[in-house]
Amino acid sequence: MAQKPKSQKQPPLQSPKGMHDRLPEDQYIWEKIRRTAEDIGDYYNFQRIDTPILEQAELFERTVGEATDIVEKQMFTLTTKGKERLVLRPENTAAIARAFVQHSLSQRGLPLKLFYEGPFFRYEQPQAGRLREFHQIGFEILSMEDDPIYDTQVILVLFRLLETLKLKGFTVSINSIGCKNCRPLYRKELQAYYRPLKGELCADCVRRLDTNPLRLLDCKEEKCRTLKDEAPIIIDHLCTHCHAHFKSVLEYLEELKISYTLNHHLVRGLDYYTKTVFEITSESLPFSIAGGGRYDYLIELLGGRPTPAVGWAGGIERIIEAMKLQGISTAPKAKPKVFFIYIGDLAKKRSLGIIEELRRHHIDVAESLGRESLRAQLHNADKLASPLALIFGQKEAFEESIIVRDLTNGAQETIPLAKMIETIKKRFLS
RNA sequence: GUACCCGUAGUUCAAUGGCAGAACGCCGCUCUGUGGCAGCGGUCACGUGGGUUCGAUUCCCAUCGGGUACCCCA
Repeated sequence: MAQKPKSQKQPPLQSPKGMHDRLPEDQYIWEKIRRTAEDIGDYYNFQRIDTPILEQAELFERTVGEATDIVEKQMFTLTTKGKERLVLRPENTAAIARAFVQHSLSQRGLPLKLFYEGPFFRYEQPQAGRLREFHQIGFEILSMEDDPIYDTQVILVLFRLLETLKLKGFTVSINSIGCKNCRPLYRKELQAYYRPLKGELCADCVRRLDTNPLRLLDCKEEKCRTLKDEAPIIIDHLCTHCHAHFKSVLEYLEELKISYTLNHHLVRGLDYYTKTVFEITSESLPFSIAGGGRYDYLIELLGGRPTPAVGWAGGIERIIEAMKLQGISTAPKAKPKVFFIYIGDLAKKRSLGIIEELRRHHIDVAESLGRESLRAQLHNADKLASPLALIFGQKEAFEESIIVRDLTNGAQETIPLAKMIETIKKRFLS
């Protein structure tokens, strides 16, 4: 067995699974999406809120639901030296409700309109549009009453965000899953329908029949899918209040000319949802780009006074994915910059001062002072597509002048240094 | 957590059980104070660990990472 040279190198370090670096070239689109969300938040009177990235594990166990996948297997948990059980937040609605109760935010007057943006974590197998560290934007309205106008307002804001980002072809799927009065009745109805058909269901659905029968409705197994067509529909079993509520939401949406699709099988997997639930999907994408709903009992559950609320969260990575698929540019437009070039050591020494002068006058200037040759510097200017180059050499330094070269056609002239700013501004305006 | 596919330069891709190649990129030269074009040269890689073998980037196993489906969700 021939010895292969023992390699001295360490195994290369990689970012953790499902967690990605955001490189300089990615920043532009991220910044644009965040800014758009902030602008819309501002315009529609939503206030920004930030909560810690770590929360007590119990917060999500109590609210999202002990039996949900998120809590059962998707939380990054850690135990501190003080034996506190903390988790990397898997979502934000529960944390906002917690903050609302903790700081008595209801005292600031309701409705309270909040938005957020930041990283979230779920321990899952990554795939397209699904990461272990991902980013969400969310908007929430917490109010005195469960007025359907708030459901609509929150959807409106979501609509505006996607529209402003030039996304097309997305649809709002919407459903109502009732309240604590009517949902249990529907649940029983559903179980009664499925129980005799147990033999025809997939294994998962047989299990869910007892734990969470609503989930049978969005099972993707072929055999389960055919059965659900005949299954009782929840909106036929809503109580009068929930029914009227849902009807109003739809009417308000129509008033705004926001088109929606009723989806009787949309249920969503988080325990705290009540009444309205909705999702934004786009034909070309295998996943939804945003989802949300009403959560009327969540705040009460966390010890606050009953405060109905409604909101949604959208995945930034998913929005970007959708934009790319639709051919929407996610790259920045190259800003034209004046390119400064020096020749020789004497000129180099004075370069920094001249560049500072340009910047003081808010002229965007690029340079590659680390390079020696004029050729190389011009080459760089070319790559940046700079429209104008300033060339400063020994001769110019003695004469107190500078060459202004139009890089689009090669025309150039020597002007006094004192008139540099004025000349450039004229060039850029004309 | 399960299943299948995939890891070769910065990027996109080749080839091979026996010295690892192209294009683009990057750096330089032709051109010592004038870019884009062209020519020439240079630079950079077999994810990691183990096994089989005289010899492994190639075959096998494991691991890490990526993709996809399920699960679920933004």
